[in-house]
Amino acid sequence: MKPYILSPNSESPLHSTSCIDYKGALNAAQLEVVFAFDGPLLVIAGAGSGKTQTLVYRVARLIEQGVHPSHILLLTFTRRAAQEMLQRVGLLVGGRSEQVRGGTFHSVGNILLRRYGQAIGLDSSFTIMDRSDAEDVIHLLRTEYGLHEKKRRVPRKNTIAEMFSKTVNTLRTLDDVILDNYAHFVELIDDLRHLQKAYQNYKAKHLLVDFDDLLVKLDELLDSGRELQEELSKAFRYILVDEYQDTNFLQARILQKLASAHNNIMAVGDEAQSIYSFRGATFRNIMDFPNQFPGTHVIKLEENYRSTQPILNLANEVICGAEESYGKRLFSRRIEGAMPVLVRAEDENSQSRFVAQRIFELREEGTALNDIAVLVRSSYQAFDLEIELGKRGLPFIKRGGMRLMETAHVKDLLAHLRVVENPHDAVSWNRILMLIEGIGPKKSAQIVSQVVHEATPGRWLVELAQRMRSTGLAEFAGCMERLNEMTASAPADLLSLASTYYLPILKQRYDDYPKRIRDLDHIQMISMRYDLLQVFLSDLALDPPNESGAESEDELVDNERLVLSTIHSAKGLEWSCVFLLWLLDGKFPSSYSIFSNHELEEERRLFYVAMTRAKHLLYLNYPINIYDRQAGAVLSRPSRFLDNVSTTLLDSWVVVDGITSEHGNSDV
DNA sequence: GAAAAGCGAATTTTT
DNA sequence: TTCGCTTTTC
Repeated sequence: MKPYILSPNSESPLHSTSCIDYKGALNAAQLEVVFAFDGPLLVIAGAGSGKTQTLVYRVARLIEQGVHPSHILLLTFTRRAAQEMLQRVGLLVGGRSEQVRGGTFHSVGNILLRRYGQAIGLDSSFTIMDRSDAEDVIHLLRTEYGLHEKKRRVPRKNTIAEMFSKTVNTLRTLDDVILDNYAHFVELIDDLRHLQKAYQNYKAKHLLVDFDDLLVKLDELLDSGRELQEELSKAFRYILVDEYQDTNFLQARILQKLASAHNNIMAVGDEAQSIYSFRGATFRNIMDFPNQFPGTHVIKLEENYRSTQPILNLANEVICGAEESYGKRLFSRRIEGAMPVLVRAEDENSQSRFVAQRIFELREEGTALNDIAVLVRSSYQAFDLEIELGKRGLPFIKRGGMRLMETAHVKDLLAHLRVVENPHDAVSWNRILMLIEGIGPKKSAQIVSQVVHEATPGRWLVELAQRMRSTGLAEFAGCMERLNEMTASAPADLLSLASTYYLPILKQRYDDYPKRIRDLDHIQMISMRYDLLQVFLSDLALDPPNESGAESEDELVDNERLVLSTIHSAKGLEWSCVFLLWLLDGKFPSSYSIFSNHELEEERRLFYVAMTRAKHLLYLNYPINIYDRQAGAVLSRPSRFLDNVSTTLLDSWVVVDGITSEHGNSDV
């Protein structure tokens, strides 16, 4: 086996023979990262500073140096990011890149737990629950526990799920979380503690694992024995973590354990772009990294290759109001460029018309639609624009917001496969049974409690249906029996069988069924890529397709489309021209956040992320005279983040609506 | 007693 | 457009 270690004594890498042109592709700071020696390394990478490029070359360099690709672990925020990076590594070092381990913390958790889970008593056939499954379980348990009868004011199921998730991701007790973040529910603390226990028991009993469990149990696994921790740590001799500012305490702890045998850990991130604290992420991780990993070498990447200087000036100005940072200031060699523009519109629709019109003009001028994006704080803020774009025939794709995997019809269909894979999966049984005419919560609970223990659920259900004289149940039982007979078949075949059964129910339940059927067809398409049901289901949970069937990539692959996205989903991406909507104080920052300093800080960072997506043109739009129920007032002021920004950094336009709905702009 | 239908309210961001 | 609660129906 070849040596792994890049020793300080080895020949200077820049002079060694190499097929890769590092010097032509990277600047000095980036080269320093790529050729850094072993040990902890923290890269503070400003927006657009070529962070991905640097990571790609670092991985390529490690491989070229003789590190076996399978000993490299690349942790990213989404699985897609990992795939894209490894593809680029492939261009440099060829097929070897395929052996690099890559993915999210959750997907790594999934894989390791399937393989080594027995060590902590976890059966490898567990089913991964997404957030809405978790909420279903909580709803079930809450009703069973009778919380509603005991108390007047009861938190909603998604609030409860949020509390539970926060305890896990911030490594705090439920009591602390409630006291700090949900003080108004303090009187329910005993009930909630009880509910949390019940939730954990329920999951254990039915072989269910939620997103948080993938991390918790991975952490547990790493603690289960010294040999195992060492084995796993040695399996990943080089660990690279992207988007480190959006990891949480639990993930940091996992990393320490994974790196324990070698300390070869490299984290890349930007504290100014930390925008996932609602998920338990904290930029404290990136600030404290040098303390957690003594001897850390810190390298900053400050040169921006994306945006023009006028855009960076505005972004720098906004972010320097932040409280704590590594104090970097982005600069670009593209000094020239259009000023960012603050655009005021009379109302929401006027804002939409301006944006649609401007996009139209940009296209006429030769900008590709692919190179334009409209970003919003929350996905519903784009609804009006979607209609406007539709009217004008401008094709777009929407990212973020309503997720395909969480739509009722997709969950319904997949539930049928989930019980085939894991007959203990009580949430899915419940979901399926409730679809049947004449079966409600009570009957369903009764059936579920028995069916999970049956060796041949299909057979058992057939008999039950006869006893109950339920034709609906009989039909389902027949379907189930056939599914049970063909468990070894391809996921696509199982899915078509389940669809045949489910489609009549879908048509009966939803008036808009044609649209929903297209979604199901899309899932069917995806299923054809898989041989194993378990892998198919896990992948759908961990890496959900975010496009509905109507807009699936395969059909429109060569069509140019504009991107409509939430800022969160735009992370890491870039466009020539970016429109930001609803830059109205009370919407951005949202009026929910203005009472808490750290939430306000997060909104500021979010704004920063949004602005730094733009390469050449940046439009900041806001409508006026908007009534906001939350604030109980009419909003008309631009975002407070622009309050102290010098007028020399920003042009101002006012949209004037004519009767013909043409826009006119004039300087203010 | 349980299921289905009906009505009013609220609505961030996502692995 | 879904969620939670109430009323009506079986």
